[in-house]
Amino acid sequence: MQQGLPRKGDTVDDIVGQLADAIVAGQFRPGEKLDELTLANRFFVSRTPVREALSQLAAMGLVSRRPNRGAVVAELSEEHLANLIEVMAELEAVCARLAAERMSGPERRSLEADHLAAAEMVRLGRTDAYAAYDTLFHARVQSAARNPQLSEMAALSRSRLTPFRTDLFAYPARLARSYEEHEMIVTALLQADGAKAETLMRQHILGSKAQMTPAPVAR
Amino acid sequence: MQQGLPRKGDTVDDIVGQLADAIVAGQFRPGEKLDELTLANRFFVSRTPVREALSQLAAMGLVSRRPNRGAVVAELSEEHLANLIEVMAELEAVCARLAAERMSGPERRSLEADHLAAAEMVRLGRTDAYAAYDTLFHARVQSAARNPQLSEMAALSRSRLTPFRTDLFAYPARLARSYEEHEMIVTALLQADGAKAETLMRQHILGSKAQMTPAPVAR
DNA sequence: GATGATTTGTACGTATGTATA
DNA sequence: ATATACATACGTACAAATCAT
Repeated sequence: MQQGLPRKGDTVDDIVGQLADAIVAGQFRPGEKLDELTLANRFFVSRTPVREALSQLAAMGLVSRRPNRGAVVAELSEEHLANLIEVMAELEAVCARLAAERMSGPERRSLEADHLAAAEMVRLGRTDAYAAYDTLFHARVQSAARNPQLSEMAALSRSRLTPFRTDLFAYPARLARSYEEHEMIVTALLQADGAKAETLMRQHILGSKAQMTPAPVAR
Repeated sequence: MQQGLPRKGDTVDDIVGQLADAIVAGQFRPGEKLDELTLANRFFVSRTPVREALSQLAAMGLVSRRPNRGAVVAELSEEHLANLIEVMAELEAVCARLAAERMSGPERRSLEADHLAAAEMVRLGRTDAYAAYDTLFHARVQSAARNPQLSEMAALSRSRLTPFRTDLFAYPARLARSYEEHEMIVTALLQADGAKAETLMRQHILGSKAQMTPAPVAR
């Protein structure tokens, strides 16, 4: 090795994580080119671990690779996007059903408490705080399904779509609407009504379809 | 480049495909070590594309990688296995529901025809032929859901579990049982009864749980 | 427990393929 | 349309970690 850098063994995973976060956070927009050398410099490593990281991100669906043409942040066609939303809706709906059947007492209480606390955010129009609560809400339902593999898939499909989300809570009306839907879902969860929770969750997510758009910023 | 070999640009994908097939076919057993150099020789390439292929297979869940300790065919704990079966059951159940709603006329007819033809296999105890039909049946239902992303996930979760499947149709009784369950599913699909198709498919797959075992051959 | 052997991890070189003037 | 430039794909080299003795 030429340079005397830290040397460990999970360099690639670090890069995967950082790039995934950057993409989901919108730091790289869909369609944007991911140049190996540029990334290598950014992370102070050679191109080799960057290549591996890009492969893994491609396998996750966050970037797409054209043979001999390099990697870009995944762009989704209208149809592709619709399909992924359906996948997310179905996965989270399943999570909701299982969560209703499997949630522990403390989990139910804490979910309800958080939901009630969020009412304040809606009333004050605190969109960013509500967005954070929304993310937490869905993460909780996912993990309450007591199936880490399933939760992971649901979480992944959610992050895969995040880059295509136009400000979901830009208008107070949307906040209120989302809150009402959450309310019904929470009720179903607390009543251990799996079928109802499943249906409500599916509709809740399919309803957000309109706030998704392919190719937010091209080049 | 040093040697004048074919040179194309999708070497890695080829290796991923071949390795995935080999693993699913049981040519490599769970827990078996996947030595980079050995694989490189086997495919007449250097370690670089092999490494990339292993990364992708790890992302798919077919192999697991320990840092600095190499890659092995993924081994699943009892719990992990149960979770993955549940995931497969839910995914295919969703596919079945959507398929019931979205299948085209020709698709329905051909599904029914194939199913009827399979009766002969059951009667004659042609287990291998029936296994092939079974795979085809599930692939058809998956693709009839008209959501390639969803189908792909369902197919992936199925292949991920294949290495852990002990001969599913070893006994004539199992063949007959499977056939009856398929029959009910087909009926629901033909009647466009999504809810029934979903439930039946879920039960059909969860019922096969008993024929799954972790770590078929250790080392 | 230390030393040598094996194998993984990262750097870097070079050719091929793609885009651009 | 041809040539030039540039980025990617794969190979090889060597360091670091693990394994075996």
